[in-house]
Amino acid sequence: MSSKRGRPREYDPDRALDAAIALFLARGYAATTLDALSEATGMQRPSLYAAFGDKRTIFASVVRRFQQRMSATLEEALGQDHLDEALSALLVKVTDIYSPRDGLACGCLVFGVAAVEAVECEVMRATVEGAINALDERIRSRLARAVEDAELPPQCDVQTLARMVGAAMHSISLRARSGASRRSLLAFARKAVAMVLAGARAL
Amino acid sequence: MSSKRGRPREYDPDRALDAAIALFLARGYAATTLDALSEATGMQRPSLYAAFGDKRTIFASVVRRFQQRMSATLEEALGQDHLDEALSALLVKVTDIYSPRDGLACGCLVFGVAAVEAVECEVMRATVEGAINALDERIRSRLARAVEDAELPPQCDVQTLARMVGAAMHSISLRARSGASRRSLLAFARKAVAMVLAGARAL
DNA sequence: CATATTTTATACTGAGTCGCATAAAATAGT
DNA sequence: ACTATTTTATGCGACTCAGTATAAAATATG
Repeated sequence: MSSKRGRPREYDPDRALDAAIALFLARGYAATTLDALSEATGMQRPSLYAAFGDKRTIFASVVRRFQQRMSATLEEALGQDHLDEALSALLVKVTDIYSPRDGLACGCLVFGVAAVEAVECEVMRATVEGAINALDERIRSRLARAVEDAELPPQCDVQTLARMVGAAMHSISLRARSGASRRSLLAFARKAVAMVLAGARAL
Repeated sequence: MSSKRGRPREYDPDRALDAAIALFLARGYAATTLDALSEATGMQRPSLYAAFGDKRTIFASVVRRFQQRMSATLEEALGQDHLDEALSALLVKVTDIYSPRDGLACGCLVFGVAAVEAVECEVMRATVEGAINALDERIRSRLARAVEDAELPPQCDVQTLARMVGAAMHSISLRARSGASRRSLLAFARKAVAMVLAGARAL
């Protein structure tokens, strides 16, 4: 029904993109060859091209899928009732995603890999900028709700607080790429939340 | 005296490395070709090879030079008498280095460029890990001095505080790569210092 | 001036890499 | 069974890149 006629495709587009995420995470954009993508996804190069376009477009699709996953995680975590639970859930879940999973593949695809291309590629620059700002803004709005809920004092600087939480996530991504263990990253994540909250309530 | 005999070299090794820093910052490691390095440094490829070795070794030398500059900046800033001056000087100077300079070239070469290679290259992984930990530790020792100077309460968690300052630097590097202006980065840098200090004194 | 030494300049090679062209395979409709 | 359609499989051509061989240029020494 979905497929009209012709030879049925042997690959699952979403699975292929997931494999591509892992590969780009491990090697970066420029060092990832179409041959490697072909092997990792199980798709032949012409199938890759037909499904996703050229290398740039493939990477754009891969980044989009990665961002969708991160957005879902973000919304789920920040939906918690209490602020400390929400921020803790956010950093813990994100740390879990950034940490080494069965082998390699660590850090954030946007903050760690796409950011390298951002200087010379305007599209990537806008993508990274958008991701950073959207994350900041989403956290800020959650902090603003906490102010309304009287969990934070009204005069606290939710903008900067949100950016510090974002900074903690940027840092966790970087530390994950440098080989930090999930244990140590989780420990830092929890302490970072506690410290930001302490700073917010101190004013 | 320094050069025995033979044709005198027409390039300055340090100037060449500086040009290479700018190029690697703009394009990343993998996308930087020896031709581009040759043009940027004014050295022919065989001269590059004779002076610094192959591409990997060139990059290692470039990273070393970048790190020396960052270390000098770090020591200079943290030498300030008062903690708030020291941390402010640190983040402001680092932000200045990370910000776009006449054209492109932004962010930290280690946190932004070398980190991409870290997952698959053990040498780079160790380099990035070492840079992150050395930075954290240097800030931590400065915070410990501040505790001795009674600028901070004795029970505060200097380890985590130091990592948050490091996180702010990681974030500034990333935001610089995504196109953030020097003005906005400096504003964030100052607020981040104020927030960390507020959190430290809150306990 | 002749020779040894060091650097610069040119050009080559061998190994990838990307994108696509072409052919084969597999399925739906008639 | 035959045709149309979609995907897979193989391979090619143009190009780029890294590293190096070879020749030319420039300087010190004797």
